[in-house]
Amino acid sequence: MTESRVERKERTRRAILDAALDLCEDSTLMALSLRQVAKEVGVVPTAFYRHFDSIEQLGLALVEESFVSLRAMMRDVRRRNDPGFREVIDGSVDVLVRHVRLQERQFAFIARERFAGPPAVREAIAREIALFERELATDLARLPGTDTWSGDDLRVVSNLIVNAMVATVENVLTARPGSDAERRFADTARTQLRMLMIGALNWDSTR
Amino acid sequence: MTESRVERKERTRRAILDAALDLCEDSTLMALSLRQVAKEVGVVPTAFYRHFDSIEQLGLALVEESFVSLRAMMRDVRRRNDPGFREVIDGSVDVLVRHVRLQERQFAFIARERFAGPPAVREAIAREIALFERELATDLARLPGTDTWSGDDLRVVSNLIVNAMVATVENVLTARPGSDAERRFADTARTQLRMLMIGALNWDSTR
DNA sequence: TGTACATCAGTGAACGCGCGTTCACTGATGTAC
DNA sequence: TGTACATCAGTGAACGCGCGTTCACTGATGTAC
Repeated sequence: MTESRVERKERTRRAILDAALDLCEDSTLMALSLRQVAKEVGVVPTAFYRHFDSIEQLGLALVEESFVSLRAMMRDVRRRNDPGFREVIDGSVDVLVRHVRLQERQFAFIARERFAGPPAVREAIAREIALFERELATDLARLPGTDTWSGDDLRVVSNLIVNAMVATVENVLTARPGSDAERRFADTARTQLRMLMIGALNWDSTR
Repeated sequence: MTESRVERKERTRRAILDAALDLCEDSTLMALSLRQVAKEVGVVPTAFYRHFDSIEQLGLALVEESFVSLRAMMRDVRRRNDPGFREVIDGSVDVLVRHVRLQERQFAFIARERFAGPPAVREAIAREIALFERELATDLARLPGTDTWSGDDLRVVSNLIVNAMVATVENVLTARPGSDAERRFADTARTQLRMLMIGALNWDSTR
């Protein structure tokens, strides 16, 4: 059975996205050339334009794709949503580390482009992380003991948690899969999230 | 009075470092060309080699320079070292925000190159941040109420605080100087550090 | 089912441009006597 | 103080190379009849 024209096009598009992820692995989108990507895919440079207007547009596609997987992760965490904080934290760190390993190249891409990418890409990433924080705030509000927090407290705590998670992702990316270093980073993250929740639950919003 | 040869050379070197900071402001070291830098400085491209072997070496010089200013900041914080946590936190956030504003280009450079720079530059930055964390751990150990913490607790808390500070720097860099947004980021940082210390001081290392 | 035409992913030549690096050089500053 | 020589920051031409983008094209797939 032969592929349809639409299927072929989609396959080339995927190959371009994959090649871009590989090629800017230890560089950045802004130092990536359309010709390198085309060469890696095994296609003539001009064929690139059949799929993306520019490297920047390709970057935006990669950002969206990466965060789709992050949102899937969030759904996983919610499904395992046992009552206690300890279980939620352990589950979250577990799923986070596993997901980073599954989508290593995408997470590394996001870490790199978050501050060094083209402006449009940086803004897209900032928007996705802000969305992630709001979703976390919604979930936190449902947990026991958080009902005395102000909207601001909720925002501040979510921000702190997401920062700790981002730092954990960055750390895990520097460790070899299944290494002691990876386990230590996960342990650190669990401890930090617990400390952080203890602090937040003992926090008096009115000073 | 005329400049000596040594003074002239130093002046050109400074001009090269400044030009590099300006030129990769919304790009990155890896997309910066030696020719752009030379042009900005007003010097022929080959003159670059009288000062640096490569753009990467220039990057390492910028990293060192940026962290010299960070260490100066740490000394400032220690000098204002009033007893209570609240004073230390308020003072730290205050000094941090002020210093980011004074050395805006350097901090933005570090944020960008931390994950997107050439490997040697990334490693240099990671080393400096790790040093920063160890210095913080030493200072924390001197504060009241931290004497029951294990060495690991100290490390974990320092890491969490430094992460929050890094995130604050990144936020402040996106705000206009003296803007409401800047003040809100500073407020958030203060609240987060207080929550975090409440959590850490109520932490039982033995579970 | 067969034919004639349309679509469009991928081709390949060509362009002008900025790149890093080499090399032999210049001429002001510095130094030894 | 004056002279002769050494140093070395910066010059300028030249090189081969990869870049993004343009353009007219090809030929397999898809569609209308």
